[in-house]
Amino acid sequence: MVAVRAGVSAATVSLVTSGKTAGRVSVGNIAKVESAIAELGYVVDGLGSSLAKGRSDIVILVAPDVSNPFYANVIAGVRAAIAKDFQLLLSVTDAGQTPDPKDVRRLLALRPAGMLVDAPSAHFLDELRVPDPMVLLDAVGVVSDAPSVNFDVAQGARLLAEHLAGLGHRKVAYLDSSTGTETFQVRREAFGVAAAKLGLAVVAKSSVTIDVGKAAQVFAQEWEGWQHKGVTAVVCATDTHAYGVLQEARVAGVCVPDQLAVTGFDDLPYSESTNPPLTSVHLPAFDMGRLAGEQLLALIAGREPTQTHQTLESTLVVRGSTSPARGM
Amino acid sequence: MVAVRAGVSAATVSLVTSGKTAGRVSVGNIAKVESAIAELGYVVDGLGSSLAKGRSDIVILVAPDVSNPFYANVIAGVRAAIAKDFQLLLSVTDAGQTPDPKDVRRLLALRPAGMLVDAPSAHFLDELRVPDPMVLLDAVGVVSDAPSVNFDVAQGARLLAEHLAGLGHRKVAYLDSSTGTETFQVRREAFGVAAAKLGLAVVAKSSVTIDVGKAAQVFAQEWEGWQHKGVTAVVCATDTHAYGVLQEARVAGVCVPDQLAVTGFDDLPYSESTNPPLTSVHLPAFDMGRLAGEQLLALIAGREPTQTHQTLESTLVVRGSTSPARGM
DNA sequence: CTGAAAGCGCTTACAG
DNA sequence: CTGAAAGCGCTTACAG
Repeated sequence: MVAVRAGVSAATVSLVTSGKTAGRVSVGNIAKVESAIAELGYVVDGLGSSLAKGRSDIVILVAPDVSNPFYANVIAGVRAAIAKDFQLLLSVTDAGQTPDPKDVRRLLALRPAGMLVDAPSAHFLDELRVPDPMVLLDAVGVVSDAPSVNFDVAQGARLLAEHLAGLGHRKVAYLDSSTGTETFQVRREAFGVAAAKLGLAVVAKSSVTIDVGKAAQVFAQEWEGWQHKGVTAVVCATDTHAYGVLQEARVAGVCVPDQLAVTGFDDLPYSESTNPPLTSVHLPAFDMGRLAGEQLLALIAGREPTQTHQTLESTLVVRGSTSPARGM
Repeated sequence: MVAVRAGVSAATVSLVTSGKTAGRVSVGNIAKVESAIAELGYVVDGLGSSLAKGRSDIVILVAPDVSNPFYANVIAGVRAAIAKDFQLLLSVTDAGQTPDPKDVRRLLALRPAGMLVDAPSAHFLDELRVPDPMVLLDAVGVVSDAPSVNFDVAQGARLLAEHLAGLGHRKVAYLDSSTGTETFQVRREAFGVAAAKLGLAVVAKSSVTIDVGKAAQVFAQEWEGWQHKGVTAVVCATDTHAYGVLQEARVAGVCVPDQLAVTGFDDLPYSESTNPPLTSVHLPAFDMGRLAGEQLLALIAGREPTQTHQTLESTLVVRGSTSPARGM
């Protein structure tokens, strides 16, 4: 420990670097140690420190697809909460893959201070013996003792149904995501229930992976049939699906929103600048990240989390892709 | 060390877990240790191990914006190269920000086995006393002793100029990125030089940050002027810029590609499914990640890297957004 | 082939 | 307020 020479003692340095000087180190020594640190450009070795303390200052975030623009905001929120005290390690999987529990076990060997898991599968949580301080994000329908922060997507789905019904739509098609995640089931069912009450009928359903091109293909195939059924709006499970629909609608000469309304979920950054701009259910990704980060901080500090399960309201952002239906 | 009990010895276990049994441990003991490990579900503690060895098995990737879809492929490539031996830690910054050298120094305290830096600024590299095994990615125009893997963007720019000239275009506008990264300078200059030789004049230039909406605004403002100057093609520094142009062109009733050709750089995944699909210079992001990962592996192993500076060819992907210019 | 020992760089009770 | 000591979980020469 280099700072020893420059200063006076050995363990004292540790007290200083960890900020535990309160009534344990004299002001004179604090000053000496601090200037020595500055001169030598000393940085506490994370390895030795972590080993002694029994855990590192790393927080691991496991997410199904870090490259999805949606997660950028979640990550930013998490950082806002924890960056001061911890380092954020992203568990990177190949695009769209859920992480292998084996990989995560390797990560666990780093003795992370805590773990954040976004959109966990039940299988994933089973495999993993729940590591101690852990908070779940976007874990609708997952049973677990860990605290969680979720979106109230059902609320957004209801707002969407009201908006479309209010515009005079009577028959819609639902373009779902074919990935099995629970949240999509909730989106679909909540929309269906709310729509039924409002006299809005879901007369057609289709599903496809979260991919602009694939969604466009599905729309190209289905549109004629949907049209015959009197569909005046397409409700998409994600904005990405909606991009495909918007794109293909243009190719097919279908005018949005006059002839067809299109909506999404997620309110991705691109949705402001599609043509027309996309009406979408906004999910507060940044807040979700921040709250989950704060919960984790509380757990790490040994405090009980304020609320074990938090739900964030979703809102509807109305843009140009929806408008009064024909024949209203 | 739990496995001690179950097995026979203490240090022997270490030999087994690290695979250094060759002529040092009897087959019998290997078997005993292995079954003990299996029974106890033992995983080598990364902290203790790293401390003893002097470095961790973490590789840090520093990139300006992890959420950019372009990096998803770089990351995948890096993983493909190193995942077997190392864990990949992404240094996350707030979107678009270059990482703070102070943050990186904190990361360095983790004693990473190596470091990968994408699109480093000169300032960043100065601040940081170059950590030992380090490989640079996409570091055109940066002076450094560290090995690097780059794209030959100039090549792509030349192909682009040839393509446009071949289609009969004579006057183009160049929509540049206003972020200072060197690669954009190279793209612009290489295109300019090649274009000049082919009788293709860059009659207008504009620049804006990498943002669909902003690029759309710029196009909306400039288009009339460009049109007066006889512009029949817009060359964009990134696909993201081109998305904005495509979008706004549609709003303005400008027909792409008949009235106006549009091109990009990067060949992002979305570029296949824009309307029309975007002609773009393809940069092999996955390969860049993989090669950089392999170079780093070599450095870590103490081998000299095969080539200190590697350059990957870029290619031109021609799609629907370019076609013969009017009056050709 | 195998075990006892020292040491990686820190932190945290514990005496003084 | 301060220092000497033990220990975090591993690995790596070093004797046997």
